Amino acid sequence: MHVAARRRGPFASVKITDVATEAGVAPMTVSRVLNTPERVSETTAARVREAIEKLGYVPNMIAGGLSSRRSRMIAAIVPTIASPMFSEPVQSFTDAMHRAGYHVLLGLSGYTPGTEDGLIRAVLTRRPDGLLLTGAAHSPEVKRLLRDAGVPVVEIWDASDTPTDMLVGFDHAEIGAKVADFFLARGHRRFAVLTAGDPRARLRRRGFIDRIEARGGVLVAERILPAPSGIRDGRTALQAIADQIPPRTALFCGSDLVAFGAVTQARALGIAVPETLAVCGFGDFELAQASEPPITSVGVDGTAMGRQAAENLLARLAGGSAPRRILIPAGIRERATT
Amino acid sequence: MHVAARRRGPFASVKITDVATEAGVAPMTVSRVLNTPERVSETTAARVREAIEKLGYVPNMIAGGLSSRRSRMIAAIVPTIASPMFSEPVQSFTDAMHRAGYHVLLGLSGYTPGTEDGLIRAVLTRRPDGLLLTGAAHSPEVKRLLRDAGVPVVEIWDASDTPTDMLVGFDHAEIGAKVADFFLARGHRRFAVLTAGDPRARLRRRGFIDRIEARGGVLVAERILPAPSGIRDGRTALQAIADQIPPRTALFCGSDLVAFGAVTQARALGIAVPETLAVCGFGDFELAQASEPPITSVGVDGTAMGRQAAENLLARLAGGSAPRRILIPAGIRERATT
DNA sequence: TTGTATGCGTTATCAT
DNA sequence: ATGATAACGCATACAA
Repeated sequence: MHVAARRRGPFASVKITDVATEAGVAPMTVSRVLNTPERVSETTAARVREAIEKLGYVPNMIAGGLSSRRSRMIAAIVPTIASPMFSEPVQSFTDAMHRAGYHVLLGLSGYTPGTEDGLIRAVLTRRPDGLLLTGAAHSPEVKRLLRDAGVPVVEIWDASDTPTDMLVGFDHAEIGAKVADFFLARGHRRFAVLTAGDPRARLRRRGFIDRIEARGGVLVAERILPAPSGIRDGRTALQAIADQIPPRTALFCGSDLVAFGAVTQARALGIAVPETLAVCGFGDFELAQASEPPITSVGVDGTAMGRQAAENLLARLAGGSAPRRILIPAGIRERATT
Repeated sequence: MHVAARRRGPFASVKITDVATEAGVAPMTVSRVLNTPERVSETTAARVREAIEKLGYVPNMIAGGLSSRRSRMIAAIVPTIASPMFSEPVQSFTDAMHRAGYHVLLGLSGYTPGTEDGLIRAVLTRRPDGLLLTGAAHSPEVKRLLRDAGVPVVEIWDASDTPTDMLVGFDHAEIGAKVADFFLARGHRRFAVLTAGDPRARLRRRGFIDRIEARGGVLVAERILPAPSGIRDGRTALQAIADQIPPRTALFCGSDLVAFGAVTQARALGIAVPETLAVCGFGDFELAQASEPPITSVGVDGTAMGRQAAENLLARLAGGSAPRRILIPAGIRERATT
């Protein structure tokens, strides 16, 4: 037979019709037992479930998705999950989506411009019911593509005035300025920045530097680090700017890992923290909270961000609406390094 | 029309037939241009690409998957990505899969027994072409389900003699014993363990304790921590066992985060490291390498593990074969805490 | 509450 | 190198 000759895929293809036959009902009834059990009488449902069990039926959502035009998949695209900055929101987002019966397609775009574009294109091919993206800066073509697709999109970690669709984030430049104000209020006049070169880190840096210069402060040292940057990058960079630090400098780091590295290296060099070097990190990771000395940091609740993004998306998927722009609180947690 | 009345899904459904019409070819030719361009003459291919561009066609892999019975998706199921233990392999695995044209479905199973089962079942519903699982301990039903599915499976982070299909990992009990030997060789007689309660951490603990007792060592303190455990858990636990530490104890920690917490707290309490308290962590995360003092740890290359898992899977997906069991090297990196 | 008819958008297969 | 045809396995829409 033609059909039988077809390549035997995996999944010893028990299909919905087999279950239906076994249970003595129509395929549609089996489908209902699976998707809308409340519309099936308990007795037939039981019979169907028995047949499913007996045959070891595993529904095929690919077929279901083609028919219903809903994939029940969400694509989540972040630069990396090697940093808590993104692993936290992805973790909470995925958890929330699982609870709602969705699966998450993980896309890692790296920090090379252009990769994200390709990834978004590729992922749209799978017809996700929704998208989680990092940042609101996408190429015009992709923005158009997303609109055409008509798929709900949440952008996180950013605060554009013109999100593609929905946004859950905060203003990085504002945070930078806030940190500057924090230092200025404590009498600092000399400043330094260690930050990665990614767009959002650059925004924080910009906000920080602008505010400092507006208030007559002096930027005595600066280093742009690779993204994602880590503890070692912080140590190396601090080593490189050590000479500029005395008599007293306030340092803003692009992430808590960098801040931890800077503090560690400063102490190794005999630079007093916070007396000679005051340090503020970013992210408020466990490392900042639980290391010694605990590090002052900008608290951004990545877990909450992921959860909120999921909520928004789910609201829209349920046919409802969700806020276009949610700014999540981000404040300075003062600790022993300032 | 019936068809037109159907719920308008997203994706202003330009389909392959539209492209075909526009280009004046059969749909199958468009499909070939997309999937096997080498089988199409360059001139028609160019015409087709032009049509695709003009119409903004985005292929539908759901339909393609149904027809070809290959989803070009791999499911990766790990307990969490909040720990570098799993985020590293997932990162490298996903990167490798992306490069090969596959997408990764991320499943987070947590540490509650039973969750993984449900997740595997759910994910099989999407007909992944392959699976990455954490550990080789699955319920008999799931193992059967996986075999029936006929899908290639790689299990990581474990060294069962009877992997479901393929395995890339190492023997945790052996590592525990290795750490014990390491300490014993340095004259230690008093030992302590701080480890999470997950199955693999328990294996390491078991191997450690058994070896110690076999060699006449004494376990003076032990704490089981929540999984995944962090820096704070390490600090708290060390605080709790501080009295048992003098005059000299060797501590094995279930993860570098815990080890870092323990070292931090020990120093805060004035316990000399490594003189009074020798510490060995697990995972060899950047934190162990770059903190002060650098922490002795068991090095496991999570990135390599993920990459190797991807390689195996890809080999099988390409119709080839791959080793059933790959043990990756895991050795002690001696640093300043021992 | 249950069943019937039909289409979802693509690719395998065979034919030319 | 290209085309015609027939599935792929399910859910929508409607009827009973």
